Amino acid sequence: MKRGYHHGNLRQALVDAALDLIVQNGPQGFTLSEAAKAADVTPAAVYRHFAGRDDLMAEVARQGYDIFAALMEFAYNDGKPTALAAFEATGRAYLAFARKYPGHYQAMFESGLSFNAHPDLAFTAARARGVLEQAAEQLSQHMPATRRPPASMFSAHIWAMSHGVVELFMRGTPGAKSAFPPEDLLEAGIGIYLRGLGLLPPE
Amino acid sequence: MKRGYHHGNLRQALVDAALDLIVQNGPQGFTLSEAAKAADVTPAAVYRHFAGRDDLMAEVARQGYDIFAALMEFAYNDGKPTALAAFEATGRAYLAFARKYPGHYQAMFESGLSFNAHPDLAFTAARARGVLEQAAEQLSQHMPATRRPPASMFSAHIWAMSHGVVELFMRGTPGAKSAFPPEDLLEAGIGIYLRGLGLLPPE
DNA sequence: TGTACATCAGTGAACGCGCGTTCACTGATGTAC
DNA sequence: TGTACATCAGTGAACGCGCGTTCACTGATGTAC
Repeated sequence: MKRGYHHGNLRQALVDAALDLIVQNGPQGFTLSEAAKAADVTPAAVYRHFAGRDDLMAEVARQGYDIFAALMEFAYNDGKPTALAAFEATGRAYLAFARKYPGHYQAMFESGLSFNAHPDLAFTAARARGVLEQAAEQLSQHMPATRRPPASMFSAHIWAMSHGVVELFMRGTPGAKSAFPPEDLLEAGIGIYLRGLGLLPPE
Repeated sequence: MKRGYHHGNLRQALVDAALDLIVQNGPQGFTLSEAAKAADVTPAAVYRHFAGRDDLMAEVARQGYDIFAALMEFAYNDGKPTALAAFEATGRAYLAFARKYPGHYQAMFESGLSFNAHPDLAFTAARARGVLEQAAEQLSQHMPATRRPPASMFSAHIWAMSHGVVELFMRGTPGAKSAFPPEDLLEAGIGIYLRGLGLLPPE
């Protein structure tokens, strides 16, 4: 493919190239030089758009958190039709995101980026996390006021289980030999958990 | 510290040095050269004991799986005093292991080692996983035969939630600002889950 | 007990490699007149 | 419509660095006699 001296949209092309490389080689295998090469450009050209390797990686993660938050909000759908259905939908959305945007997912959760070094990243991440907590908060009000755990606690439970299912059973790593599709596994796990909260009939 | 021409126990010294480095720099930041330096030895000396960098890393992981399996078996305690208590203990053991052996944990779960390239590693890992599945199997027999999920499924749920709690709330990464200690968070999550299975009274 | 010798763990120098980053530059683009 | 010029995105060569790995070697250890 030919192109002139100027690329046109190099910044996003580099982000896209980085995503491809992360999917293929993992977040640690991604290098600035390879991303430049994939975008058909000299490594030095990258510095017109990013401060360096980490900055490019951070932009990938930032775009990931944006997509993630949007997807969660869409799934949450303002708590309709019911608080329960909306909450379950956000759980599914977590896994759907990891499935559909594996490069972003790895940049966000497996790249070892420091939130301290990238405050804007922390901000965007908090927005995404906020959706799930909001859903938990709303669901919480359908529970008997006595003996209900804090909303932030069971949003953390669902988040942890979703994350664990993705890491252990959707990605090739350790225990990949689960007999169940990750989606089914998570669905069942969330169901049992919500039953334990008294939010679903005891079967 | 002085030592002669021969080290004495270089093999294990290298493993220990690798563990330190992994804890400090993460599994990707670990290098053969630094491990050799930490053991007060030339990089080339490493090749007397390991085939190369990956082989050293794999040995760290293998020792980790050994410790992990032993710890799980100890926690399981042959299903005593009750199947339920034993199952809960294995859940706690997962987190205790991650807390106590962070270097091993990272080599096992975050280093990106391929099980295909290290079959003995896969074998040891399967042994560790077997303990949890065995505990789940035994617990499963205390449930009404109708409508109980497969044992391998809810052992996967517990494993996923444990893993998620460790990754998200115990290690510095993304959502580190949980208000709850990871141990309490997991304890509560497993409790709710077991209640959902009908194995604990509905509160 | 002493000596010759085989073993082999660790040395030190060297290698090629790809990395991230810098620098002075070049040439395409688009605007002012 | 045409020309001069400022802008700035991308070039190409170079850098220093630390990596994993190799090789011929050296010197400590321990065993055979």
